[in-house]
Amino acid sequence: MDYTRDNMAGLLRSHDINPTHQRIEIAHALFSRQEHLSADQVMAIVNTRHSETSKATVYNTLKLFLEKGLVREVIVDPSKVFFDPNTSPHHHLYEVDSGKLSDIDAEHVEISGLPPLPAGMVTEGIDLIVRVRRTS
Amino acid sequence: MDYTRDNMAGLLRSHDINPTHQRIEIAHALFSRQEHLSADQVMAIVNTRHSETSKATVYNTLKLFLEKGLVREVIVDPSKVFFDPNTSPHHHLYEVDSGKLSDIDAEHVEISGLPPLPAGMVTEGIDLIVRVRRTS
DNA sequence: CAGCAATCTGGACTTTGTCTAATATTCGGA
DNA sequence: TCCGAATATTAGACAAAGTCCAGATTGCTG
Repeated sequence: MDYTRDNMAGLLRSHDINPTHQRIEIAHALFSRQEHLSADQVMAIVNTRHSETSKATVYNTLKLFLEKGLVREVIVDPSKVFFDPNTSPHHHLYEVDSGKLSDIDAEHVEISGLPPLPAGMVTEGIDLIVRVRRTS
Repeated sequence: MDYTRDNMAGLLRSHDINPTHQRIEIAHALFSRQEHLSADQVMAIVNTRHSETSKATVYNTLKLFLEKGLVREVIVDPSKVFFDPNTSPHHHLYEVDSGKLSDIDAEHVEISGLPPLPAGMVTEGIDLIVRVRRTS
């Protein structure tokens, strides 16, 4: 699988998203890098040559991708949200100093002993974040 | 143990924090409630009668408490940070709709199979957040 | 009481994100 | 292809959380 803009259009359609020019660019930014990006970073990437996509559209689009399950939101930094093109179950490793965020495959990780949920509640997701720091 | 202002002064001293009037009030707000509070909420509580403590002081103080290990930071909501007076190991249950945050005792929870850390890294903490939603 | 360090303060500022009303684009049907 | 309706995009004003700074206060200590 490679992340051409054409393939992005297909990906968007398959998620019931109208593939406009801006949405394709934003999807391309996220998926071709396979990295966690903040809204700011997405905007910077998409507008490298000459400003093409507005701030409002970047935020709208990321929110749309989120609703449609195309990306996942990662909340680790109090000052900004990251968007993760990897939606398969996995956890995160966060380097506190540098702000670097990487994936931990969920395959071998097991979480046991969680108490039952309060009645009338469903789990929307379990976020496991390992915060690390460089030994100094 | 009860959370009189006098006891707060002792708590602060034992954590190497100079117990000023404002710091005692802020500690009292957090510890007498034993709840997760945002900076905003702390400010509202402390300034109920007549404004007594400035925004800058609330933020400075919470940051200081954090450094001295008196409280813990909980990052679950992209728009604000919560401060948790419970520093014993535990996890969190977050109700997405209402924003309600509660503790999950860590005693019976076990997390296994985490990969080894990258060289030169130490764990600063492991945050486990169960995001739940009301069935509708 | 004077001097000094630590603390507190208002308010300006920054950053992330939201909102709105006008404009532009896209899509499906004839 | 052309048209109208629905959908997207935009600039820029706005909001909220948090930071920063320089001056004022506090409270020691000699």
